[in-house]
Amino acid sequence: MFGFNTVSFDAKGRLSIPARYRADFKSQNQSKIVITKDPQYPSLKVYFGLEWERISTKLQSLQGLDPIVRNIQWTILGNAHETSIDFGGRMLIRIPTELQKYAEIENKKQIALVGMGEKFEVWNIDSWEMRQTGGSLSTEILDVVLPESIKSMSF
Amino acid sequence: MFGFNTVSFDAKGRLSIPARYRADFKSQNQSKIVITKDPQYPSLKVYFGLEWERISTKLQSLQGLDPIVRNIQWTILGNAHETSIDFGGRMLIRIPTELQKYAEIENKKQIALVGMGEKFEVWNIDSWEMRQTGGSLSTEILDVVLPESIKSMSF
DNA sequence: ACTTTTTGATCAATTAGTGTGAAAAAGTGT
DNA sequence: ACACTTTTTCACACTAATTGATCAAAAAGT
Repeated sequence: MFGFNTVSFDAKGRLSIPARYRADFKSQNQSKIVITKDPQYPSLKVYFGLEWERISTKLQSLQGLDPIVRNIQWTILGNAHETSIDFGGRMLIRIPTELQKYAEIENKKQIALVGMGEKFEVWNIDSWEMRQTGGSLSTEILDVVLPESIKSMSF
Repeated sequence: MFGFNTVSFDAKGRLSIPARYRADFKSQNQSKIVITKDPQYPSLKVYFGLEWERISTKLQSLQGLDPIVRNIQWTILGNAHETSIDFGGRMLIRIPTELQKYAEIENKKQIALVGMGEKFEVWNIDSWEMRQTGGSLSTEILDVVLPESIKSMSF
């Protein structure tokens, strides 16, 4: 499931999965999804299917002495919010307030939902567009200090 | 499937595969195609057959904490639009508005469709001609900073 | 037990996307 | 050059998706 979509985000903090993905979700026959913080950017990850299992298991297995590893563990695992989408209707997903704040989508009417294969990313539209136009790629400092154990993972 | 074609691009954002390629498409017996952004130039890639599988799988497996890798994942995966061409008919392909903007073909009546073997490229005719005549189109900077993992890939 | 909040379902208006006939243009053979 | 075929393109009509609004059921709080 790929691609960029702007979707409306209601006053209750819900978004609906665009119709073009619905069949895929149903065929996977798994309504369970996990929403959590992106460790690098003010955005959210929405994992579904087996992807969360894979990521969380791997993350937990890393040794927790490295402060950066711990930080990433904390960010991803500590903010994970497990929920489910109802098949049937519009497939609404509610984003917890805490995570809305992190992604800077609180009170927004429209947000970006970006399909990245085995997961989605949720963005404030302006932030997303800024990234897309190559606007300020500055704070990529992380790269220099990341330990190999995390570097070799694909998120 | 090779070669340069100008094709008309209708008000609803559709182009039709030139007749001379249609037989080839049918013989491959795969109606699924994927349109996405070219990471370097304001143009689009249209993948068909197995090509998209190859690219997307590889890209997803790369280490997602590297900001440059991440950026390319956004561009290619995050903007991919999966669709299909109807055999039988005129083989129309609709280009989503977002991608039209990127390739600067919004409201154009004619666009360039360039066959590159296992994929097509879609260009604004003027941009394409400028490339052919060697006119420089800004940001080829990427090349300098690309990590090896991406450099070794063919898009 | 009652009120308030949360959550899911349904409807209708608008917008987006798709299919198709037929005119126009381009290509082909005699 | 002419008639004929194929391809391209335009325009219209139809189908589907999105989304705000409204309402009811369920859950939580008082």
